[in-house]
Amino acid sequence: MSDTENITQTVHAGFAAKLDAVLTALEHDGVLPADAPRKGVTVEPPRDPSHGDLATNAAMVLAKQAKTNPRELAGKIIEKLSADDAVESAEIAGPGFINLRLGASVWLGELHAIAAMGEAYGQSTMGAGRRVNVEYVSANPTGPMHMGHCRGAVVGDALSSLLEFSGHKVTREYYINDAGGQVDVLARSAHLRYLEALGEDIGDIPEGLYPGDYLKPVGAALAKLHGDAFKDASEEDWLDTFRTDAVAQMMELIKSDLHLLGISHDLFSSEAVLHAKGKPAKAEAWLREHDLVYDGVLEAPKGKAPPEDWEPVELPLFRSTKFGDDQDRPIKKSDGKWTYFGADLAYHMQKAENADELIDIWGADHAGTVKRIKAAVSALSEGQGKAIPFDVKLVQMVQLMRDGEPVKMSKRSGNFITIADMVEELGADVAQNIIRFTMLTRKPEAQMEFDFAKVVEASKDNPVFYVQYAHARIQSTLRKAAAEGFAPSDAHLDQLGEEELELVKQAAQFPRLVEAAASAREPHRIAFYLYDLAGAFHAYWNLGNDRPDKRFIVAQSPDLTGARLFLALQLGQTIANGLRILGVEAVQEM
RNA sequence: GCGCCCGUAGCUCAGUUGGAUAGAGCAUCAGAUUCCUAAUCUGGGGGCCACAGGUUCGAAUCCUGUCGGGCGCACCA
Repeated sequence: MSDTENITQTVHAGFAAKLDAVLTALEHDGVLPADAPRKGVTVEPPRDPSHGDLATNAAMVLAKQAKTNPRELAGKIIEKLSADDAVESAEIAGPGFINLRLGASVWLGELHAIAAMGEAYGQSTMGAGRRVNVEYVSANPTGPMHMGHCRGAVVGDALSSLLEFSGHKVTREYYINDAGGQVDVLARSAHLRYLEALGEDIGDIPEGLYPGDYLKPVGAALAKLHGDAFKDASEEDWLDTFRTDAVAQMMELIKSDLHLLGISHDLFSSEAVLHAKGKPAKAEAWLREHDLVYDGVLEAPKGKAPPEDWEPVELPLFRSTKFGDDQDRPIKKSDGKWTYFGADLAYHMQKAENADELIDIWGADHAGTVKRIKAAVSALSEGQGKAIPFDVKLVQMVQLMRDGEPVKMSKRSGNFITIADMVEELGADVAQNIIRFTMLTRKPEAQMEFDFAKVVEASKDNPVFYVQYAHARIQSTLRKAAAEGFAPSDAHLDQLGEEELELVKQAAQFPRLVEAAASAREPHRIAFYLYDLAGAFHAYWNLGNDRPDKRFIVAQSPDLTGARLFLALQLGQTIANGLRILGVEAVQEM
């Protein structure tokens, strides 16, 4: 096992270590001053492959410290680097880049590594088992999931997988906002549907209640459960029960919607339970102890005209300005109840109990509250004397388009496109793949358009099929080869030529790319990488159109065929591993 | 008025945490199918990286400002 690890390390991270050793040697030689800072020195594949396999900027970064010019220093570095067997050539380019070309054996070794590691290829220990809590979706439990929730759900889920793949211990958490006014509205809306189920004519749904038909089954279920016990009862008699029951059913609905996208959380945390356990009060006590909460008066809202009913009131305020917020924030309302922020603050303290690191995935419409919650976690870190890294990833809005026109969605009118609708429209078997890949082929912090026309009939132009097709082609080739009596074999890998090695080199980027994507918390990089890798594969495949000697199966050359099939197998494995992170199926045929 | 995000080809978007001549798909033009899946491939045209300064060996990337688009600016959730 450690052998294969060393092999994968060798190609990228491994060369960084080698360069480091060379620089240290140059320090001993007096070329570089002792302990010269090496910040900014990188070893990475150059953008333009014709420059070589790896490039380093070391000479340019360190020339000043060495009191020489970059190209001269580069010469000295190369002198030492060339001693390495794996280095086929090393040359100075441009202003002082050092371009390295590695021997074929290095890349063939990588192919062995993929084979040896299989599904684990690309995994890393970067996370060192750190416990990361990723909270995502957390949609209000008042209705089904709609397309507006989709992006955060997919990004959060893929990010979780990515972090797991990179050696973190991830908890996928959903915060159920079941304590605010909106769930009372839900309970009242459900009561109306309950009356309807009992045969009453309820007419139009009154303004301020949720009008959606999805509450009809809830009303029916409540009627079945309670009979007419609450038919003429006053609201205080049924509100608690109906709220609990309705929320429970909404959560079932939401879970099944999420399941359609292949998403399931490890932990559902209830705001109501948080309150029942007295967590906000404990948080307040702790914060007051640390002089982070005080009783004070809020300033009137600036900018636009202040609300007419605004008046100064003394409230318990959290000192979020101390941690970069624009204003201190109330944790309780004037009626003594907790604000949403007060509860959320306690909730983050709760999450931090069982995690080393917190990540929240929020919609852009919550951007305004990022500073205060970051302040809260900073305060917690400071108070506890241990840093709790905390990141809020804002996922920008998705503009749904149909026939070139924006689709308007309004929850209040009940006019919105649900995930379930979308899945039905796309087809249950492919919807998860299409939606996930589409959402992941752009960076989350930029607004995106989701065009139904393009995505629905996308069987041609959708990138997800392009990548899946590459995988399917590989599988079909392996099947066909098996039928003709050929099997993948690493016995004659030396027969692989330049074009094949190029494919290996691209696949070999995968571990490095996974780490980069994980540390940047950017799962979309995986999607783009897979697209490129698939493109390289398709291009290679088509060489076989004009040149039968470039096909995977060359009947008269069994050794070469075995080697090519081995290559195909490992490419397929790499694509499958990437798709697994994204939660997209690696299909066997199309 | 303030805060956050964004501005890259006609359109949709990448750009490896600051690297070399700025990339892909769609669209457009010209080609490839007696061949393991053409859901594929090859090539052409198309750019003031919104604009102006700054930082340095080097900027689409970092800083400041301007313009443009989005989201938000209760004791709501």
